[in-house]
Amino acid sequence: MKNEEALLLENQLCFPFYVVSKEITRRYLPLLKELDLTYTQYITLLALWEKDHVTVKELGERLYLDSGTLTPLLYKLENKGYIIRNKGEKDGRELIVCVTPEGYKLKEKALSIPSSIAKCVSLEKDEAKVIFEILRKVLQGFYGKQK
Amino acid sequence: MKNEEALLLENQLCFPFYVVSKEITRRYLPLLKELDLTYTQYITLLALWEKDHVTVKELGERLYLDSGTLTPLLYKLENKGYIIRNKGEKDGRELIVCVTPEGYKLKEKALSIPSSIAKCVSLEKDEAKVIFEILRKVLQGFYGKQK
DNA sequence: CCATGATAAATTGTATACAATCTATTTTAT
DNA sequence: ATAAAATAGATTGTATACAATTTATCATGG
Repeated sequence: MKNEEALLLENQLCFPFYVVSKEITRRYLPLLKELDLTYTQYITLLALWEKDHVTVKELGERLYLDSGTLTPLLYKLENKGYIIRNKGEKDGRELIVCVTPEGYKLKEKALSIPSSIAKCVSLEKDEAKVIFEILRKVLQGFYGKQK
Repeated sequence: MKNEEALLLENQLCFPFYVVSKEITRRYLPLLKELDLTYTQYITLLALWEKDHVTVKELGERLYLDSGTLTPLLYKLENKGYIIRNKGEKDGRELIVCVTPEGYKLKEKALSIPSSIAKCVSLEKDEAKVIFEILRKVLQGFYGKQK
């Protein structure tokens, strides 16, 4: 590919990911609005429903977000009553994040979301598999095998 | 898949796209910093280098961005001297965006960026092709064939 | 023991994103 | 021709993202 062609928007590697990511996210909004959650709050809760009693740092590694994003977001989730944060007992610098009973109640309400999304994203099962595999490979290329 | 499993972070359709998009974008930052551009400013210029003398609306459709994002962004690009905006002659509501000679000079500097990015993203040509095709299909599912 | 460096989270500052609304202008229906 | 509807951008308000810095706490070497 010539340099000139490489600058065409459609040939950018980044752009389709950027757009699809935004457009898929947008599909979540009406569903998440019913739960009074933003998209980032939702994936944060997904991570916590799966495993809580974790530090902000660990949560950030799983979500690929830093404290600049997570600190205010966790503050809001705590205000809504879905999580609590406690200082680490062994290490006073850490904040340990746990899901409250209210937070687990919300999980029940969220159970139907994935299938709703799947319905409006026209991806076959095998295509999704290919995508997952390639995305995993790209992230590995960035971070190595541990992630 | 059971509902429970469907809520696992790794099974979310959105999440890999969201993360990969962010991580690829992050790879652009050091390269774009040399041009004093943000990522969104960069893709906006890509679109304009390809075709300028366009309205904000058309630009927004190509970039999947609305005026709330584009208005302040175009203002910054104009301040930097890379574009100019003029009221439409036929339709006074429109703003016509054009690239300045300075803006085209910047394009020369940007020519090396795509290959630099390709080097740090571990995607084979055929994998990229598959991804492009699937992403195109997903967007078509959202918007129909015109987009 | 204590100064120094390292680390976790919070804070600051900048730049998106985007829904919702507003304003100016154009189009349309009568 | 003109009031109503539609459209293009701008504005407002909220919520990310993230680099860079700061603060509090912990670990470590002398």
